[in-house]
Amino acid sequence: MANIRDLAKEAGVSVATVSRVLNGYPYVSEEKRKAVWEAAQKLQYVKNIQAVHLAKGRTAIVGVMLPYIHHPYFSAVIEGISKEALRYGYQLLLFQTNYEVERELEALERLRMKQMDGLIVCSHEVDWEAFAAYQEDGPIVLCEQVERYDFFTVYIDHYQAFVQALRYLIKKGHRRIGYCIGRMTGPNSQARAGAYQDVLREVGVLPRRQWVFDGCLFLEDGKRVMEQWIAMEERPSALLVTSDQVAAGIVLHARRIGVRIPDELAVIGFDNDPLAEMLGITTVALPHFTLGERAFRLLHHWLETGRVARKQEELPARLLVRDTA
Amino acid sequence: MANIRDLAKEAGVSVATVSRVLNGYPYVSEEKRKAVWEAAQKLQYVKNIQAVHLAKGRTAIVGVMLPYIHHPYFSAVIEGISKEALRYGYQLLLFQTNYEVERELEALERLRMKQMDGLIVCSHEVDWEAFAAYQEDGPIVLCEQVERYDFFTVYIDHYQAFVQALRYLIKKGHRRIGYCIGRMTGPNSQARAGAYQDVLREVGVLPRRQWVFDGCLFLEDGKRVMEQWIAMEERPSALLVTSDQVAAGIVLHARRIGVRIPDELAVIGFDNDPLAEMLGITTVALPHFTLGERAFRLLHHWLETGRVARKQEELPARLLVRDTA
DNA sequence: TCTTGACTTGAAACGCGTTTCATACATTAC
DNA sequence: GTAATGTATGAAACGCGTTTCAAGTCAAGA
Repeated sequence: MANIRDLAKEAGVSVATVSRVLNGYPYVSEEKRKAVWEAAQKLQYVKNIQAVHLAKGRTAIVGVMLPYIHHPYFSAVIEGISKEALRYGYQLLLFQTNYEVERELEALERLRMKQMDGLIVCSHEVDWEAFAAYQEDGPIVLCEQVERYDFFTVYIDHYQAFVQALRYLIKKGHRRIGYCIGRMTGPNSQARAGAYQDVLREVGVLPRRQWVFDGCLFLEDGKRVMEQWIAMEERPSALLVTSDQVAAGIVLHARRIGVRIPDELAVIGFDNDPLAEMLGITTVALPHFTLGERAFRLLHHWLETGRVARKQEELPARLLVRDTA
Repeated sequence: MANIRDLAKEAGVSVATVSRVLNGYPYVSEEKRKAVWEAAQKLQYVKNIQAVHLAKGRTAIVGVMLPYIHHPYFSAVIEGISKEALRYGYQLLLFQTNYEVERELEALERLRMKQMDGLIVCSHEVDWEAFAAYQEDGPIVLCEQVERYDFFTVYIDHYQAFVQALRYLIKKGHRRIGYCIGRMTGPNSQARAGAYQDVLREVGVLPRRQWVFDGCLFLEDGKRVMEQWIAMEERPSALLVTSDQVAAGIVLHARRIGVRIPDELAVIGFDNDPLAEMLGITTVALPHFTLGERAFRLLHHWLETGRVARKQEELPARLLVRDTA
């Protein structure tokens, strides 16, 4: 395969000139420009992108770290990232971690090795210190709320989102409130847990351990929750549910086994999934797609200008009242 | 940042020796080995992966071409690809195309530029010729059925899948059968369309143009189909539906507006989505995750051995009878 | 003792595009 | 008419790890 030196020889110019022509730089005579293009044509020249990456020290590739892909939340975030990346001519390198620390560190290590110009972290398991240690290797944008102010982060205020939903339930007269969560760790879940504690305490209600349903990630988990609920002696009268997927599982199973919603059990989901609209599920709309878009833009802005408009960006969540609460 | 030459100087050895140590090759004395590791430690050495890629001419990166990510079908396929890639130490570079020919060609061009070692095409718009033109630039695996035998391909036999479902409906006495499709072009849709024509003709029924619902991709589209259906003078008594997502949209909207399923309208979906199970939707189970896995394995096998076990691989689909047909 | 083979090691070439710096000529400015 | 600019162009250095090839050492086999 022909390289740039072969081209130079063929066109009777120097490699510098070839490079200039190929990259559209000025200060090349029309005549040589033409000669180079013709030589390129003739030799079927194709740039070796790896050589470009090495020489430039930049790749226009952004890494995306996420636990799994086949999940409405994460695929929405990537879609947002991807749309913006496409627009600005960047490519995405996927780092699926399954929430394994080792894989997360591997992704960070790749950043250090200059495989990509920056990294977007959709969700993670390792602690902040790990990210801090890699900050000088390239910009890292987190899609979760961080208590530290030296990180780039775009996030949805899950605390407020949860508070909103809780207040609504309380206003409706509910006092026996439980919730479902994906995994207990993680800032989002922590924020939700905090909101739960705070708001209930505010109205003088004791939070109950057994009304917290853990490990709720998928539709099927909703069914499980419903089965647990029906088997309880003391049942909550309302549930805040991880996601609309899980909420849909609850609502559908409830219908099947004849539990009346919202009379016997009020349900509020999160996300504003199309499924929630279809099923009339009251939900807190979360802008996942936008989250991805903004995360990319923040990173991109930093990469291109070296400056930040802002390091933190918060996205709004709003309650959509429908039929289930 | 220290490079391999700095390391060599620090350790008092040649760069070749450093490279040997770093890559765990034999024929290096224990003493020098130790010296190199210590130097690496001291200088905080990190490999520049781009230099490795350039020197080796390989990247252990596989490209994935797909129209969009936030879609149950595609995200399942990527998940399968990703799982296997992770296992064999490969990385995935995403090429979202939105079915735009230009973007698809861009991905192929990247293969030519040696950005990745191979490419998996989940779905595409350009014709076969385009792929043929890039075959020598690296292995390309297609996840759709191809009539040509010089391509690597892993696919689900959509023709047979459709035939299965149609025969079942016919056995149940249905004659007024329609179907929903994502987009008319594309081999999968073509296969389904072909099966539809063939099977109906077989039982002497004339296929009707107006019983084919196009542009059905998401849950919401199911609602639209139901609305169209209800407004029809002559309604089909059964529908084969693009995906379980769309089928769910149909079933849920039917419930809402009081259409009895399967009595007034029988519905068969495709995929075996958890949602279909939840809703008791009769469906043809399609192994999307497996499709991704196999596509990667085929590619991987070729990359590592340069030989093929087989170029074509067909995956089975089977009908799961539940409540909607 | 001589050959052979295994083990060590380093110089140098290789993969290849980008960028800097010096040079040379043609203008425009004063 | 001389200085200051702008335009063109190429040699060479640069980014950096891998790999080949030649050479040297040492012990085992003939």
